[in-house]
Amino acid sequence: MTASPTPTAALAFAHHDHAHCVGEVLARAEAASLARGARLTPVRRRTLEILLESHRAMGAYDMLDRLAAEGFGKQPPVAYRALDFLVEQGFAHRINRLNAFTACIHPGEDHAAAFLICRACNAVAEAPAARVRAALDAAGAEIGFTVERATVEALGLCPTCRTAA
Amino acid sequence: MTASPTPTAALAFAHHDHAHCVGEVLARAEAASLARGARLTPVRRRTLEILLESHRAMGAYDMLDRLAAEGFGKQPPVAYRALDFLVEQGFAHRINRLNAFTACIHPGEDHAAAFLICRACNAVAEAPAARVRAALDAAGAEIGFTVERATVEALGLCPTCRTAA
DNA sequence: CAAGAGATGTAATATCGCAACATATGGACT
DNA sequence: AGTCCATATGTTGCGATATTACATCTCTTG
Repeated sequence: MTASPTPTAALAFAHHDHAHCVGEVLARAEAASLARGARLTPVRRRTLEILLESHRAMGAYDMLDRLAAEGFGKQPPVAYRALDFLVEQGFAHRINRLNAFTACIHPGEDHAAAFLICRACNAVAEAPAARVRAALDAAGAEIGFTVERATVEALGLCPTCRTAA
Repeated sequence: MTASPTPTAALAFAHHDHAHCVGEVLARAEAASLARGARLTPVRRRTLEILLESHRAMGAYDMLDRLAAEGFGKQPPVAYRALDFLVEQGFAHRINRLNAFTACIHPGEDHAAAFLICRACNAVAEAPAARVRAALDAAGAEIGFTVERATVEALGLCPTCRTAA
């Protein structure tokens, strides 16, 4: 199984300015790294860039192929380390259900995200999830559990595939 | 990495009647299978029983070891098929973050569940998540996405580990 | 410049999960 | 009963995913 969706699968269902995603988000990541003292090194930066350009969920090994083709290391840890860094910094998300990663659309912000995965076309959208997170915090609080990080992934039908069916 | 938590990791943080979990839940699963025309065969039944007895998240290969030791098949599909059946029927849940499975505490009911995973002791609790689910449905609806199944997994600190720290 | 921390690269291997196929089991129907 | 069919079980073998361990390099700091 290849973790990444079909090549035509768009990340978000709604239209948006793609150049904005790549340029602006990259700039923000750079600023945030600087501010935090984190090092956005060439591999890491390029990894984020590829994630942003591809604009869909990518498996670690897909990323590794891309990186290797550009002269970076050829072994799995190269991709995993770069991706882990991006996730730690909040520049990317890991989607467990797909064993894949996506760039974060709004790094540095609020940062409770939910992923909506279309089971028909594999497209993945990142939805704001402040309310979902609040409900989860409340559910945890009831039994004394402190929620630190949450993974929220929904499987269903995107607008396009829904009307098609 | 072994997917299963430490042996001492309890499934739920709150106390509860363990015999109840095993006996009653198993009986319910049996009734539900009968009603639905699903076949709770020996491997499947035993798999659920082991899940209930162990009372924590178990990896598929851990389950395979148990099953093989009891005379069932020794190959991975044996465990995966039984576990998949249980998940399909709503008798168990898959926890993606841990590559593991747990028995469902209240099969047949409402059935929107969230998992609270303690990052210190690896204990896993299943929390009712009707509200979380409602918020997620709403977030999806805003962009026309229909949520069918949701995976909600929170990482944090359980009451015990929290006070210990 | 020397020392230490962190980043990168590689090899080897562990772990997870599935497709494909053969065989057995249990009903439904003559 | 006997035949047929759907479903379940068991096996081989493989592919995909992920990590550990270790060597090397590169910054940064004193």
